[in-house]
Amino acid sequence: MPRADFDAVTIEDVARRAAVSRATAARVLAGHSNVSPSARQRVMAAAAELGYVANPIARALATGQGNRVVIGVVSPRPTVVVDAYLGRVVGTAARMCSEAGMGVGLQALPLDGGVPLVKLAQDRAVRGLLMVNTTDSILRAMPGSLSRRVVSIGVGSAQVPSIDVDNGAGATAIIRHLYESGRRRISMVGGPPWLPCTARPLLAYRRLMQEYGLAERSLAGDFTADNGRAAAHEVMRRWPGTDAIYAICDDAALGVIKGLQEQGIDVPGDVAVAGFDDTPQAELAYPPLTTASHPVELITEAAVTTLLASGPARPLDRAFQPELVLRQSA
Amino acid sequence: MPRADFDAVTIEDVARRAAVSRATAARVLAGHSNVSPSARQRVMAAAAELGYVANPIARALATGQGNRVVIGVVSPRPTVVVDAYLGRVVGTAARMCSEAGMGVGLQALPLDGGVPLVKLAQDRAVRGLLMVNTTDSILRAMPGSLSRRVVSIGVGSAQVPSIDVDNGAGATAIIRHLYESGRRRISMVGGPPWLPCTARPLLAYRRLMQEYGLAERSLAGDFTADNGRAAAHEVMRRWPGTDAIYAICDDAALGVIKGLQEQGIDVPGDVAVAGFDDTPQAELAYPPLTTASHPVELITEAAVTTLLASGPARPLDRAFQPELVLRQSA
DNA sequence: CTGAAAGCGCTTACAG
DNA sequence: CTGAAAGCGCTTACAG
Repeated sequence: MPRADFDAVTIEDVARRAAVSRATAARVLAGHSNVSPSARQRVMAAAAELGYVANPIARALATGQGNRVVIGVVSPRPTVVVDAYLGRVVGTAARMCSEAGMGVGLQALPLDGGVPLVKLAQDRAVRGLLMVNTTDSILRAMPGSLSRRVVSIGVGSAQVPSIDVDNGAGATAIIRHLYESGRRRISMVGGPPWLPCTARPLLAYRRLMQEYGLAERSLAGDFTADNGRAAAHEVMRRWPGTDAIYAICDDAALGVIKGLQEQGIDVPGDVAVAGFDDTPQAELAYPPLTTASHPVELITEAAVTTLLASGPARPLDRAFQPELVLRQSA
Repeated sequence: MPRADFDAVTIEDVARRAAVSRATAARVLAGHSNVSPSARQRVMAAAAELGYVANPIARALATGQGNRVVIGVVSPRPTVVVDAYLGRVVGTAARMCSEAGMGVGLQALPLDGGVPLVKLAQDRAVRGLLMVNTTDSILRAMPGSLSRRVVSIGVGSAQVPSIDVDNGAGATAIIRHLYESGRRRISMVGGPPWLPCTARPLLAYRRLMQEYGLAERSLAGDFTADNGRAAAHEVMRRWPGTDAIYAICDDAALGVIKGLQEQGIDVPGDVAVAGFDDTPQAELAYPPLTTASHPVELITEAAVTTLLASGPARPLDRAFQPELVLRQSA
């Protein structure tokens, strides 16, 4: 049998030294109140003297709770691409989980969950699932054994709470700004059609175009700068008069600026460009990018907190409000 | 006692169904060869029919191995800031660990390791430690119980293997390029003095300046764009004739460009700017940034692989070679 | 090749 | 308030 290292102090050692049973030592260490002051004191002293540190693995096995939070990235591709956004989510989750003595996993999930979702549900080490890029079909496919252990950064359902930015409100604020600063031929570079949460900005765009009596000129996209760049060419080809482009995220917006500049089009002189997210790059861009804030770290923290606190009741949905950040590009 | 969910199939169930002992079932499932074909077959069939999935927590407890890889970020600050670089490291590590049924943690570590390092060494759930921004003092303080479980993305030691990019070679290639394209007053914006791995680029810079018979003009920095921006002002104030700035990383270089443009200085007309990393932003910058590649994902993969494969022998150090990426900024 | 048994280090009803 | 005991679900010497 495997021998632990030289310094593996167990609760057994603490109990012996404090002259109590293992059960009593466990109670003290767990902070229960039904222990005599003297026993409590001896256990605390023994634990301190021995430098006792509980084995989280043993605890996890005994309590039946997993010690890994998995970030499930819904994606048409079988392998996760870690872009800047996902890096922020994973990094923040890892920092938080670490404090709680847990780890973070990262897993690609087909749009409908598929086999990977079933495997996740069966994995007894999984404490919770944090979904990113959630689809409606994966929400429908959510195994019951995962209930009260799932949170979505994106759309939610009756079972799964949604904790996300209110990107509909963000889109509205940005597009209103474009209109109010005199733009009248406003295009939109959106997200992937299969991703429900991108419907909100698109809907906001459509509503406003209708309200303003302007024509709709929108393209689907995929959040990347490369796509934004290509979209800038496509937009100007299809709608030559365009005087403003709203992109679904900053990465795409930066690509749009690049693509416009390649055509000799001045930003914002000829075409105003606005993004969404207020990433660190937005300020460094040339021209500095007008956008709306997206508190990715706060959202992730809220999601992880919810997951780790999971009780019997379904947690409430939360929508974080973006703020307009005006710079020079629009 | 906690009841497992409805569908918790254990190895006990598999053994019973296959009419063998738990030990035999375990052997088959572990892929050992000392099992009769018929027993093997029955166990495999039973496991498949029951949909058996081993409980990783129980396995971890029995084998005494942790199931979390911790990324220790050495830093003067008590809390980890997840920048784009770290996001790539954590994301990649999480993806890999997830495949191995493990999780990733993220922990700030004082320059000398301090209490957090001791706690990490005591945590029985920690399978390995991946150090980022490694200092010499933390290498000296490395607890023996962590040996063969640590890898450094940065400087290493006799105990701790180093898996990193050869940033000295990268710096040399970049600075040579600046010189060969006619620049003669070359400044450098470096990294934090407490971080040993930033000594290599600085040393490369000094050697080349000496070789070329040029004056040294270097500033320490902190890898951020804000710092690069401020450094651009400082450089031009202290050394007005500067015609090229090499920054230790792309983020800083992007800040440098920004800071130069603020002063009405043309890049690369008046001052050439080069970075290091070839981040996704480098290509989108205006002007597109000349830099050298830094395969962060490959390095992280190598580090995690090394950690998970940890055997009795000290793994070899590895240095990844950067490649010069010429764009318009220099 | 196989099984009975001990062990990993906790937690938590149960019965005082 | 406390202890003896069972249990979490595996792995692995040990003795056939």
